[in-house]
Amino acid sequence: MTSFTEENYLKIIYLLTERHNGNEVSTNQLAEHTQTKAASVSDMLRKLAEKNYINYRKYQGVTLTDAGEQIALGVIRKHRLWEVFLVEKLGFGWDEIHDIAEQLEHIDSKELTKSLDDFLGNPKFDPHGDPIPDSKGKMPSVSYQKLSDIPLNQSVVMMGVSVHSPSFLQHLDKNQITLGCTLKIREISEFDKSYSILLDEKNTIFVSNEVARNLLVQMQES
Amino acid sequence: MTSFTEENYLKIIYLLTERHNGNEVSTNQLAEHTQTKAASVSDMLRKLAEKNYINYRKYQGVTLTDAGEQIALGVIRKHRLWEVFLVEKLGFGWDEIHDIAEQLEHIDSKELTKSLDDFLGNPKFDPHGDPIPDSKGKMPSVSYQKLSDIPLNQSVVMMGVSVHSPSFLQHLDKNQITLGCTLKIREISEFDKSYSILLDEKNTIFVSNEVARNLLVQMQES
DNA sequence: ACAAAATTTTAGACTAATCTAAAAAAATAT
DNA sequence: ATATTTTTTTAGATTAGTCTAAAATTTTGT
Repeated sequence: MTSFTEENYLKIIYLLTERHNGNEVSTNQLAEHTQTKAASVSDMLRKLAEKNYINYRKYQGVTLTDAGEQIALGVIRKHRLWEVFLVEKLGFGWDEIHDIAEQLEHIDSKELTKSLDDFLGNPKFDPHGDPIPDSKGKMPSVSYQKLSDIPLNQSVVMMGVSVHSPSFLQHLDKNQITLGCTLKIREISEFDKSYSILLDEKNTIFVSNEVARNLLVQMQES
Repeated sequence: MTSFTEENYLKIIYLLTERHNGNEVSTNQLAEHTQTKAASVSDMLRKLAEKNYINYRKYQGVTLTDAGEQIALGVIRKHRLWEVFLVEKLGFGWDEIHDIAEQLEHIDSKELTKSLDDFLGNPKFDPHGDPIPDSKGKMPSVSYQKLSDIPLNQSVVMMGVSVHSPSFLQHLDKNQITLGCTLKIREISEFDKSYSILLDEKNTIFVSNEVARNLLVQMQES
């Protein structure tokens, strides 16, 4: 059996490892993301290592074993499916769903996950553009680029975000930046590196460098 | 804050009190329904009494206070709404939903409960015929009778069940007894008190006395 | 290369929820 | 009406997950 808490640790280790391109996750990072103290994390890592869910060398950080990764992917799959449900069926905004999905992701029922997936039409991406692991526990690979790495005047499609905070998402809403919209960088300010962007070939909008770095985009039709 | 465990105790106390027409619930009964030992229940009762969720006199059993009842009704409301979701939207059978709803009932989000309720069309009954408490925490009163208390040849409508075990529900499925069907008792066997029943004015079926005692029915059109 | 700083682990303690065993109270049966 | 049985509570332990404080290890800065 895997407890609620263990599932959370495994999920966070997966997501942080992914963010670090496969590099080990540190104790302090985990403490930050689990909202606990480093000492508590150390204890939990010992326990997860005993269960063979993580590769753990003291002081050297951790990565997931295959067993741990399967559990993490199952939780992430549920999280993202529920997020689709909340937005597509219940009408929530993409900025309102994270905390609810954090709870729903731990509901334990193979049949429920299967039925929910079918009910939603077997979606491949969640409302933030993140890929949904398949039922076999495989994470689809995606290759998005930061908008800030795209050259001037190259048309790209908005595919995802690398920050999920409500305030960031609400900021995008205000600027009418949604998944699937077209973006073309017109100019980068010499002064503050902020961006002037043509949105959907129609309106020009201005976004900070920080926004541009957290928008994930793709060249037309891939 | 009310923990998952406390919510469960309060819910069970509510349901058992209801079953006993408002009489106190005993420690042993709670132990049975919480799958724990009497000693553990005693501890929890002390704690719930301290929080003013129950009226507790040692050795005398417990009832809920208004505060405790509100929490219990909130949990029961969520449980029954999720059951409707599982059957109406995901296609589960009424015999498959209890364990999943036991988990979903503890998801804590006012907005989610509200949206789910609307999504489902504000249902008043769950798939077993049990009434769904309203958003103000009021349980609708229903007046059903046991089929076994109905006179011969009186047409009644099937409204609910007083046992929720999968095996009982599957037994009803096999006999095509569903919520809303019409039942008319034709004969009660001298020998084993089993029932011969006219179903939907068409087929005659035979059910045991035990089944008849656990079917809740109502006179036509009330 | 080594001292200082930062990070991580260990030690010992706490809380929530559970348990077993024993004591206390209530119910029952002759 | 009192002895026996049943039920309930208390006492003392256990486990999971957390904490603070102190010790151990690694990293950083000169």
